[in-house]
Amino acid sequence: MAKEPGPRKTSVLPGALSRRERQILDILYQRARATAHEVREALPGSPSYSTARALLRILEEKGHVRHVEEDGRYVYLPAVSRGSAGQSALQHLVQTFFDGSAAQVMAALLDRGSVQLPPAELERLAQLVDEARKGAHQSAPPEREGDGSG
Amino acid sequence: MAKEPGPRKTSVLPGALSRRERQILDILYQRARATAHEVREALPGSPSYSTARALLRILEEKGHVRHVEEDGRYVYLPAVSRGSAGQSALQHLVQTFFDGSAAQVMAALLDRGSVQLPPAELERLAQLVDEARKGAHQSAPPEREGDGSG
DNA sequence: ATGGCCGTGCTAAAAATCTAGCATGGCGAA
DNA sequence: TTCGCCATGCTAGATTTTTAGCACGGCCAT
Repeated sequence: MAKEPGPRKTSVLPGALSRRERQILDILYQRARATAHEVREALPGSPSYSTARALLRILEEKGHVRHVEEDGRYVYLPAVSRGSAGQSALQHLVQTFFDGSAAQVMAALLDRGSVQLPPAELERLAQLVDEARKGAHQSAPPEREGDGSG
Repeated sequence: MAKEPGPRKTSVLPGALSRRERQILDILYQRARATAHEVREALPGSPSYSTARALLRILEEKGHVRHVEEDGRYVYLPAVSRGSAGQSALQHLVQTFFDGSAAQVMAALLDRGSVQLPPAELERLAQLVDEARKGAHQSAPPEREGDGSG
């Protein structure tokens, strides 16, 4: 047998994605799932369909993306869950721009669009902080039950 | 005719940075300023000094970085202020991973390391949210006076 | 004044990324 | 069945990114 091409890249570095790869992953996280056509449309610069597909394939080889066959065509999804990836991205962002301070992030969040933040969000935020405060005193905070967001 | 090299790239797309460029910018934002030597050391993969310097130069050509001459050597700084860049990055992150919801980000923040968050941070967070709530009721929130971040 | 050292500026080549086209196979319509 | 359409798989080329080397000039020690 011929020697396997193997994974496209064995980068151990996190965040070692190329520009297009990052863009595609962003699209996938924003929409949760997307076909090659949708990715192509969402991609800046209007690359060809073949291009989008090739990128998707590479991303899949690298293990950042997976696909499910849905009604005959491929639907692509991020390999890492949105929550997990978001957590990582958030952590990186906090460290890079906000000195690792959650409070600074919060301030930026609030400052960004205070008028755009619906009161319900504000209420929820206050509740979240309050719970965290209580939890900080106890060693193990009780699990929340009323998580119905609507 | 000598074809002008011109600006390295006239990309209108935001976030159209290459991998190394992104890494360097992150380093610069984390440390606020850095020499080529420091950047080189902080860069993953241990590239050569020449490499780091070249990247820095390209970044400067593109307008993402500037330098000041300090005691004979160059010290590089981000062209865009940390606050502004952080705001942009945060916005992008919120849109990409958290449905544009500040509350979701907040939850992730608190969940990430509730035990790591010092009580002072929590207090400040609560205060921040409270102020935002008050401001949300009025049409125009009064400017904050007690912003002593000490 | 001169030599060594440190730093910058420039240029070219290697490597990786990005791009697009062509071939193949399944499915429904005629 | 046969044709057209659509989707995937693969491969090769252009472009960009990444890398490193070499030359030049200022500064300090000798």
